[in-house]
Amino acid sequence: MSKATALHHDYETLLREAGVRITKQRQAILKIIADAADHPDAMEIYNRASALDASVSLPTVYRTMKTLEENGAIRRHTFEGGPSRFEHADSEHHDHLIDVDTGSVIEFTSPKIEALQREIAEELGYDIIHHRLEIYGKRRR
Amino acid sequence: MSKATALHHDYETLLREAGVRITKQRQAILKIIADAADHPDAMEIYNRASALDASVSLPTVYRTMKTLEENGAIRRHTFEGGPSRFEHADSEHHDHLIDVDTGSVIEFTSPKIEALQREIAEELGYDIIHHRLEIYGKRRR
DNA sequence: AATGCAGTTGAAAATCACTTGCAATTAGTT
DNA sequence: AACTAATTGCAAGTGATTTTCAACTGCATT
Repeated sequence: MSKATALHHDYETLLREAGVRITKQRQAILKIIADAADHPDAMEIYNRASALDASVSLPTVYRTMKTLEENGAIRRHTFEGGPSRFEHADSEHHDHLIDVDTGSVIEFTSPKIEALQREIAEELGYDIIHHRLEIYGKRRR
Repeated sequence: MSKATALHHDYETLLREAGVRITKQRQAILKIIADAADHPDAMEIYNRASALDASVSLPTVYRTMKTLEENGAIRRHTFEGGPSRFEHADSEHHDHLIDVDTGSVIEFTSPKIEALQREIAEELGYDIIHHRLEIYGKRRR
């Protein structure tokens, strides 16, 4: 009994339960998202999904990303300069280290930093809605 | 002998020394930037500078921002959704708390968070080029 | 002060990342 | 199978920013 990944990413069921119709275009996009181990942008998702179903269009990718985001299934990130990039939302919160040379993204978490942020917001009289911490770095050699 | 602000923001001299010509359009833009206590975007800078010199155009605002950024005089921030916003680069590094209701920006620093970030990058084998930490919050009432 | 010319300008067009309008199509109920 | 509202692709529209290009202008040099 294999268990390739810890999570199933059953976006189809999730969307269906939210009253969203599962079209063949969305099936292709959903599969790409579910299988993605990286943080692809819309164009990249469009390219990958087109290979599964040539009828997928870029507007549909954007519309599907929006729907998934509204249903809490994915998270959107806008790193410096570039277009929005997406990732599953089911993992616990984490921040990102972006390799400025390759654009690849490494995830990390720091409970200490999280706690310090809450302290800071507290002192300034604010409730945190969300935050983003991005470290842009170069691999040491 | 008055000393209104701690820093002079003498962008004109800085640019001149970098071999950049000081046109009347740039003088107007530079004055707006030097006097700005907030984080205006290009359109806002254009509006303010137009009052000083009607011949300033939006492309020139963008070109001047780019030149200032390349010379390390200003910093560009792209907060969620909105356009780039600019601020002087001479102050010490700080992070931002953005009021999601008003769009206003509060600056803060946390040496502890900075230190933790260095530790994290270190562990991952990276040298930090720069980073950004933004907290999006609502004022507590 | 006049000259020369590379740097700079504004206007218009181009680009980039999305978003929207709309007529045709289709998923999913009845 | 019939129905109908959700969804689609295409084309056009946005908003932010950049580029093209011919005209103009700092400013170093006569």
